[in-house]
Parts: sequence; C-alpha cells; structure tokens
Amino acid sequence: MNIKALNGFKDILPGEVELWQRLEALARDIFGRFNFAEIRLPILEKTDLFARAIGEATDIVEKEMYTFVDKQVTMRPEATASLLRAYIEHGLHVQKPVQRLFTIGPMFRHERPQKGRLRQFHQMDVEVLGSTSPRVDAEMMAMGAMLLNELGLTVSLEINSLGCQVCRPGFRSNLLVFLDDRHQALCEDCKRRSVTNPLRVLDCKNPRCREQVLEAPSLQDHLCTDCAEHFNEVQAGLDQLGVQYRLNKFMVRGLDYYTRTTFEFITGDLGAQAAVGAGGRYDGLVEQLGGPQIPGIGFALGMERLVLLLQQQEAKLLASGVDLFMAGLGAQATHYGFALAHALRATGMRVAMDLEGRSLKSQMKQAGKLGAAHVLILAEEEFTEGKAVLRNMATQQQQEIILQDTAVTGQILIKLIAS
RNA sequence: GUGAAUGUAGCUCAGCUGGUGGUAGCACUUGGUUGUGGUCCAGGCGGUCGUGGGUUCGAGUCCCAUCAUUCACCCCA
Repeated sequence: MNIKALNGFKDILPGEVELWQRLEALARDIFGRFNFAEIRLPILEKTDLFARAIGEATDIVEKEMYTFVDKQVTMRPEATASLLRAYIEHGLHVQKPVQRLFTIGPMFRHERPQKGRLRQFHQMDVEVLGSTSPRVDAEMMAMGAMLLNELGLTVSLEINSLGCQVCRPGFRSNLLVFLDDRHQALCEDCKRRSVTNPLRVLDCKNPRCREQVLEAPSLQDHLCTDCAEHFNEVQAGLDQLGVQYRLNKFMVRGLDYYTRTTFEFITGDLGAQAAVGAGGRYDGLVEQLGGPQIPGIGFALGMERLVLLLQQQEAKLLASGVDLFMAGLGAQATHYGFALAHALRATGMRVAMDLEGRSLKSQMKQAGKLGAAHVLILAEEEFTEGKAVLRNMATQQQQEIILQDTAVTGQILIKLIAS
C-alpha cells in the first residue's frame, strides 16, 4: 500500500470519532443555550474574499492558502470571511438587527504540520453581528469558558484591547519610533516584523525581545475614551459573570481585521500550540467586504487541539455500542437469529451478530469485547424445543425464554432487556 | 519556508563494532472447556526492515538521495 493520506491530513478513526461527537454535541447544546443558530457554509470561496478579509500581507494569505490559481478560488483558511459573505449576500442584517451564528467544519492552511496543527483542521466558529455592546464580548467569552469547563478542561483566558481606527494609528506610530530606537537589540524575526506588522513584536517569544518590549508604549495608554470605556465594561461583564481572565497587554492577534477586544483561551499542555480558541471584535470588517456598517465579534475553537486535550486530560468515555449480541449455533437457530436481529434493529435496538459461523466461545468473546449488555444464545438443542437463553453479561445471570415468531420474541426481549 | 530527530509486524518497540528478521509485548485468531465473555495457559496468522541508489564477499545496521512522521522556529485555532 503506497497511497497514503497527504502530509498534514488525517483520518479520524473509530474510537477517536466518539470524542469528536461528544465535543460537537456539547458545543451545539451550549451554543443553543445562548441562542446561537447554526449556519453551514461552502468550503470553497473566491480567493479575493480571503485576501480582503484576512489581509493581503498576512502569512495566511501570502503563503498558506490552498488556491486553484486557474479558477481564482481558495479552500477556506478560516470561517469568519465566508460567514460574513453569506451574511451580506442574504441580507441577514435586515431580518434581524443582531445575528448570532455558529458554524463547524474543516479549514485548510498549507503550514508545516506539528502537534495540534494540521493542514486540514476543524474549527467551531461563533460570531455575533450587529452589536457593539461590551456585554456581547463578555457573554461570548463566558460561553467559550462554559464549554471548556463542561468538557472538563482547564484552560485560561487572556484578554486585551487593540483599539479602533481612531486610536490605533497613533499607537502604531509611537511604537514604530520606539522599535526604531531598539532595532539592533531585536531578533531577526522582529526586525522584519517591525516593518511588516509592528504590533507582533509585542508578543515575540524571544527573551531578549521580551525584555526590550517591557518598556514599549502600551496599547492601554493609547486607547481613545470610547475604546477604554468599552474595554472597562467588557471586564466588568466578565467579573459579573464570574469568568476568570488575565489582562495581557502584549497579546496581539494575527489577522488584520481585529479591533478592540481580543482574547485567547490558552493551555500549557499542547507544546507550541497554546491557543485552543481565540477571537475578537472586528467592527470594520463587514463594511470592508462591501456590506453595511455593522460591527461584529467572533471566535474560533480548534477542534483537534480540544480533542488532544480531552485525550491527554484522561477525559475518557466508555459507552457500550451494543445492546444485544445475537449468538447463533447451528444452521436453524442462526437462520432464526438473523431475522430476529433485523426485527430488533428496526425497533431501534443496537444488535451485533457474528455471521461467520464461529464457535460459541468465540462469539461470547466478541460480545465481551463489544461491551454488549446482553447476549441471546440461540443454540441448536434448545432451539428445536422452541427455547433460547438470554444472558446478562454484567450479572452473568441467564434466563430461558420461549421463542415465537420474530416480531413477538422481539417485543419480549425488549421488555426483558429494559428491566 | 528554516532547523533537528526518527522511519523494523495493524500498534508499541528490541536488533551491539555490517554475518540467517524477534520464543518480545499489545491486537487478531484457534484450542485447553463435544455449547458460555472479560483472567490464565498453549499454539497460529502476521515483515517489499519507508523508497531508490551506492560501498561490501555480505547491509535492518555504513554512505548518498528521496519520501514520510515527530518536535521546535515561523505563523496560527
């Protein structure tokens, strides 16, 4: 076998899939509690959409997109751009002044894979459009925290404010002056960053840069009164809802569209991939994409990273996949069991049956491995007398049952197993 | 895109300075129990040693290339 999955692409096998299902089910439940509606979006969009939304100069757009060059289309590297496109295209802002939407699905970025980072990865993406209320920011983070908490994960929340079009330019030019003075002391990456994306120098991991940056002009001191007040109210909201967080004035988000509130859910258990979820406000983005002047805020959770944490933090789930194992011995009895299994499945019961004609011992082994709650033993001798044996695998108790036609026997079994 | 490490059974791994691929563990399977699971015991199935070259009488082992994986950088969820 020399055909393998592509580098950075993974199969999710039975065993792990159950974890994904549990994650999605809980997320849908919680998003529902907060009155979010699901939206399903295409994976392929015009390349231009992402270039405009994410930013021409970002790494994602510059070198990480899967693009069909001849068709000018790209497999989405993130969900927000697509979601806003759909929002604008269908005039959802007219239907409801505030839209709360979420979407779940695969994203694609051509990066070098490593732990918690794949080329096809999955995100749960949540957005609120049409509100500038700081309560929305707080509620959104509270919802993320609730999900992580109910998954049993310990993850910390860091927040910051990046200001708006009014206050960011002033901060940016002050920062540029500061970085110019220290240029020689910065690492190579930061020398480059100070030209391409100066804000990113603030969260460089290099200890020397960190030291330099300690005295850098603070974003907090440059916030205009509106932004400062907004950020204060966000924090007040988090306090009111009892959400733990930490102010990180060096936190900068990578995508160009963020304004004001930004936040990250961080773990120390995933190596270099600390962020399991992150997002922020993007008050100018809808307009920038050709829509009306509508504010928005959103965040994405990395599902691979959550699943890794669930596995790592021993959040195990062991559910029996089988209610009944049908064990048949002999042609006549097996013939009857084949039909009985089908009748039971039609009523909703999960029934497993070995169709290979193996020994009873082997069939019992299979039943044990599958975690079957009960086994119906249809053996030649009893079968000719119209009887069979129902075994409770947990208690090891067995009882004889009288066989009738499959429909009637099915009803009897359902009652016996339920009791 | 950069750096480093690693590729031997379905999985986890032994295999020394080159000399016949491991009674290895897990998993799968058969039997011990003429018809009863999870434990135990005995057997069985299972390998192009990532791939392609080279050195050598001889390569899993050394050299080169290539592909893949992992971790880190970059970036990001």
